[in-house]
Amino acid sequence: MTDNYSNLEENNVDRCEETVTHGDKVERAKSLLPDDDMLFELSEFFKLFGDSTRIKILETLNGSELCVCDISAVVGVSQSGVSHQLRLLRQNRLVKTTKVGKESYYTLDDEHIGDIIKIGMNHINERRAGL
Amino acid sequence: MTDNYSNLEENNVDRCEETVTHGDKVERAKSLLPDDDMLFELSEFFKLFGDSTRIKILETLNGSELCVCDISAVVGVSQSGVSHQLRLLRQNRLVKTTKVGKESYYTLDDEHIGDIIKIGMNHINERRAGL
DNA sequence: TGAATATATGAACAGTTGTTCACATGATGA
DNA sequence: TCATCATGTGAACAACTGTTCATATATTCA
Repeated sequence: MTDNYSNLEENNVDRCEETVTHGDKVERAKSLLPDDDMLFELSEFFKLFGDSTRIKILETLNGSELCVCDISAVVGVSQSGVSHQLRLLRQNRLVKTTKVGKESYYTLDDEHIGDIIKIGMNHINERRAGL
Repeated sequence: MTDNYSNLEENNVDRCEETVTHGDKVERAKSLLPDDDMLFELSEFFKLFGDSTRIKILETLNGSELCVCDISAVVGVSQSGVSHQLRLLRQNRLVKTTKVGKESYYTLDDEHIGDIIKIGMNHINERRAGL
């Protein structure tokens, strides 16, 4: 990522391209920003909540321990589809699994997940109320 | 969405398809699940956090008020690209804008956003520590 | 052992999404 | 008014993603 804006020098003209309108604010904002790795991982993390099948699975497991077949029944998605999504959630440590016989029981693997979904619901309820 | 599982009757066989392994657990989990509209809106909401450009924008605006050009400089994405993403965020009430002359100044429009991102960072830091 | 069952997974495909390019709009100031 | 500038947006395209289908793996039980 090349930085076209670092060479500000003293000519802080009021132009947007090549130089910057508010160089000091930009520099300050940049310095406050988490590093690129963190930002990337954050977006990957939230991506997991950004699909209605997965969020159904997460909400379903928030309070219940269920096998794949039951999850499939609850969220109304094929066993295969659920299994693919569970793999994603597993790989990202959002859920964990315990094998009992033929069945795999899934639970949440993170105490933050319920919190995050709750805040999201608050946002949506407030937005609904504000209309 | 047709429900293949509601017709449980008394034949609660231990089979996954057509009937359900643990019908009572499934019914309970279903009843605890928020309605489909809420789940859909939740996933749409979190989708906004699931892109590294947008999360950079949100984190940038978390504490600063900046014009489009400056945001573009901070996050390292073209003005047009930023503008498209800002529209999405605006339409979903995550940011709001104030016009001053030619410039549009953006700020966060929701006190939950910082909280959500903070929890996400906690998750990632803990996951990093746990490796 | 062999049939039945639960889960996992690779490949393929359709639908979605982020970026870029070109241009429109609207404001400023000479 | 005209040139310049900041921002907004439609169209197009490449890359990504979620689902389905077919099949593999692994466990149970007769």
